[in-house]
Amino acid sequence: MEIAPSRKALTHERILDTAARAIRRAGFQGVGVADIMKEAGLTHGGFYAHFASRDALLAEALAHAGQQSAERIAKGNATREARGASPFRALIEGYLSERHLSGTENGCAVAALASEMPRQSPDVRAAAAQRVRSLMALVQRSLPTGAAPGSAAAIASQMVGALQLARALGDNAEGKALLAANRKALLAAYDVSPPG
Amino acid sequence: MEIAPSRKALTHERILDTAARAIRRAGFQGVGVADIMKEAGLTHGGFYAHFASRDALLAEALAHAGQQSAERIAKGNATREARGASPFRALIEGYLSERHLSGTENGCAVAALASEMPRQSPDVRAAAAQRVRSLMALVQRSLPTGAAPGSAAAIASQMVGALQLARALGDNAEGKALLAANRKALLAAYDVSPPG
DNA sequence: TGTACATCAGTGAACGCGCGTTCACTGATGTAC
DNA sequence: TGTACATCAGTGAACGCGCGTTCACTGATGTAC
Repeated sequence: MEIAPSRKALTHERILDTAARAIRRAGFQGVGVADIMKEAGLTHGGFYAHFASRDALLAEALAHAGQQSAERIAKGNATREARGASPFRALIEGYLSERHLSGTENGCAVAALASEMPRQSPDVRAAAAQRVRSLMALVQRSLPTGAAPGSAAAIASQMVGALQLARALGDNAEGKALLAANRKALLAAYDVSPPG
Repeated sequence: MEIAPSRKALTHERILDTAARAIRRAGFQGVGVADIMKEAGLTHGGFYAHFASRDALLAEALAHAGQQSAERIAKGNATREARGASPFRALIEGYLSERHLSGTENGCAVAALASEMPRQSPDVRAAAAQRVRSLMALVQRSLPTGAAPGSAAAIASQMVGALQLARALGDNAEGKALLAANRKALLAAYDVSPPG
């Protein structure tokens, strides 16, 4: 019931922040305990005072990455909506932006990690499923009430797939063209507002 | 210019076949040289008589996986088209089938590996970009002539994303429902044939 | 306020293990005459 | 057809390295009186 977070809690948060970025940058299998601790300014020995295992860190870090990303998305949407974009257009233009294409480390955890998710431990898989549900809920909230059921699932799938295929093609004209094609198709199919 | 493949060429093919399945099952980072060789019935020492490095194997195996998968898709499509489905419906019903959901090891290499692709060596990345282009071309061929430019990119993105999100949710009712929602949305938006 | 002690966060060396890669060797296959 | 030799595919031990995890310790912080 303490108000001020303890020194340990602050360190814990710092490790999580670091790990949440690292898993998106390097993948679940690409991050090591020692790497994370070093990047957080610590030595690796102290790790097990904070987490039961590497797997426990991955699960917590994935949830943390989802929060970081959701905050960013909300902030970007607010800006675009203030400029007159519909909630759906704001979401699509932010998610399928060139900034998101090149900003894997700070972007959507699902897009950064989707194909690795089924291969993780049960704890991490559970956190991953939550991330997917949370993304679909985010999409659902941007749709007009009365949208066809299942639309959010279809739209979320396309958003994630688009970002991944674009990144696989590369952060170049080819990848950007694929993103643009997806923006266009999604807005034509689901948006109600006039182009901003 | 020999007609019959040499003993070495046969072994090479067997290693590739094994590796092409292993990378889809376990991911690029999840397969080791020794694992692959053992699964192919060999000892690990002989590996470097066949491949310059682990990375060289990954690149070749990815291309190989694409071929395996393309053959499967073509076969499935032929069956469904013989039953009266349009080329597009045949593609969607095969790709977004429950069989594909649970058959990662023999399925589309892009869906199995997309989020790991940007983190690979240049050789593997080049092979990955080819796989993405090849998938988009496959979709393009299933569309009626005169489809909007960019449709194939948007559809391929949704197909890949749908399979990945469904797998992240799990091979259960939730994952299957997500697949079904995507089938429905794609067929409603792009298919011209009556429901089979 | 000051001293003595307990608690606690973080350090750094060490562990066992599995990895990618190398290499001397073996035994089978193919070639020359 | 048979023998002698060269070639070649695959074997298995060994290497250096980095990983996840453990643990005895240190130095700072907090508490008791």
